[in-house]
Amino acid sequence: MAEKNQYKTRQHEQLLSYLAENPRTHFTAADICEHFRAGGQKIGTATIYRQLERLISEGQVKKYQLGEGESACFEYVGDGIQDPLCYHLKCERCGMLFHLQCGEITEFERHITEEHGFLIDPRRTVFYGLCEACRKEQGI
Amino acid sequence: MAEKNQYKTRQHEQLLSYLAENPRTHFTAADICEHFRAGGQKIGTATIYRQLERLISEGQVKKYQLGEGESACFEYVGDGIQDPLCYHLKCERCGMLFHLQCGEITEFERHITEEHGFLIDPRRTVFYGLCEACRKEQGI
DNA sequence: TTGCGTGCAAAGGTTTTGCATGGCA
DNA sequence: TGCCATGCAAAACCTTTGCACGCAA
Repeated sequence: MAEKNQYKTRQHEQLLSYLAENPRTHFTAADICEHFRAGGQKIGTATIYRQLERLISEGQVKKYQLGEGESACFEYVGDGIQDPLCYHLKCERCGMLFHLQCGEITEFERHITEEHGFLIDPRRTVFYGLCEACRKEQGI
Repeated sequence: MAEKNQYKTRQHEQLLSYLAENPRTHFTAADICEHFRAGGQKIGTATIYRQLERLISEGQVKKYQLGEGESACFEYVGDGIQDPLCYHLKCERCGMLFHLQCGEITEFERHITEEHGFLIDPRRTVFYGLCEACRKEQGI
């Protein structure tokens, strides 16, 4: 969104490339740090956070606060033109995260907006519950 | 849920009473600490957290992680028999929290369960977005 | 040269944990 | 007496910030 006087740096390029090569994938800041540290191209933690902040404000990356006590997750979404925003389902038992691409939810959003006056933001909304596999294991 | 060998202590009684007297109210751990500190009946921070953990596992209290960077909120829900479980709507702009009592959502839950295999847990699911007042102020 | 970006280390805030003591049953 | 609960302080954790230096333009 905002394009100021911003420099191209090794760190910026590498971070963006790494995220862009892994769309629909969630990374924590620690994940990213570790990736570059292991690859011998270390990027400082503060820089990771500052670059992520920049990419978020540009709209290229989304930030999700998924679980209590868990660190935030970052996901590359590019220009956001190709993919509609999707919701997340998080299994409370196994911790797995699912992407929900569903037409039905549009109807539900409209209902909430029109009847309850509330405009839902998919980027921060996470449905918690039990995934199919865990339900079967628990016989629910 | 789990009833082990647990003692009745001043701290346990006072914390439970305080929460039960304020149903449908969200407290942070710091709120609770401050309440008792100000009342001259101090309860240590660690004890607050440990008692909350106990009440949560008993099902008397729910924990919500509402905002990124914000501390967790705790809410008394009693035995959960009198009130149907409700969802929460949290406004990202003004921070206000709303309770959503809505029949439509039942339909949506069923869809998610049947078509996507995921069983939603209302107690931990929070919808983020913009409330009616904030939408009007922003002209959205 | 200008000023944004980087990295380190330190600070910030919330929650957890170790350990000795205290209190219920 | 036996065991759980408490409280303090320290640790753990994630994220932000201050500051001097580095580097893009």
